[in-house]
Amino acid sequence: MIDELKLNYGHLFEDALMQEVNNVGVFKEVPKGFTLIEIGSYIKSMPLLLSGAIKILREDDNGDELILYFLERGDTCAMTLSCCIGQTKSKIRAIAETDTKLIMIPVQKMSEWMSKYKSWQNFILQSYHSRMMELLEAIDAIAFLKMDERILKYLKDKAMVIGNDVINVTHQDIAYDLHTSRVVVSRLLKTLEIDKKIELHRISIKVLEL
DNA sequence: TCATTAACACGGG
DNA sequence: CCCGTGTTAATGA
Repeated sequence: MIDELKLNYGHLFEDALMQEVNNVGVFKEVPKGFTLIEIGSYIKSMPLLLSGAIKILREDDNGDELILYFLERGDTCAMTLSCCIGQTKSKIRAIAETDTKLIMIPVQKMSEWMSKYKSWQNFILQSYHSRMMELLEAIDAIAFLKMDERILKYLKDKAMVIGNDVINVTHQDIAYDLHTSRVVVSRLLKTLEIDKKIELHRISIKVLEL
């Protein structure tokens, strides 16, 4: 595991910290679709992503979902950080978008390393910052973009995290993630295809403009 | 005006 | 057949 750790975090963490991560971290591999964090659950450890991608969702009282952003290689979960500090339940759901490898770090180490390692402190602050930016982007998308633009952005983001311009997803899946109905998704996807932005196939969509 | 809901036909696996 | 897809008509915000 130390090899993959070095590959993804070696340039960020000093050697002593790398050694500690290697000692206390638990390597974990989860399949696509696996729920890593459920809404309302307490968080006992924080994930460091080695490979793959994780989808972060919000859910309303009716159980309707809305996608916030994706976590990728080298990212960590900001919700975990905030939960560690406040000792509160998770407000989000985290689902593996692809097969994902990660290292779980016990939360107690969080604050310990914060004062012990400058590189860890930087990593956490940097991580918080980029998650904040992604949240703003998500808010912008909901508030200012029309649904067709949101779908295109969603498809581009998705193509980005899975590293493939062909996405295997149904119209219904998109409707759930963007919190709308399948009819709208079908109609807008059709117009996007006519505009030569995407190609539609059964259970797969190819993004042409990246 | 535009989204949602329900309903239906088409067709590929 | 089952499910994903494309469309339409009615309804509501």
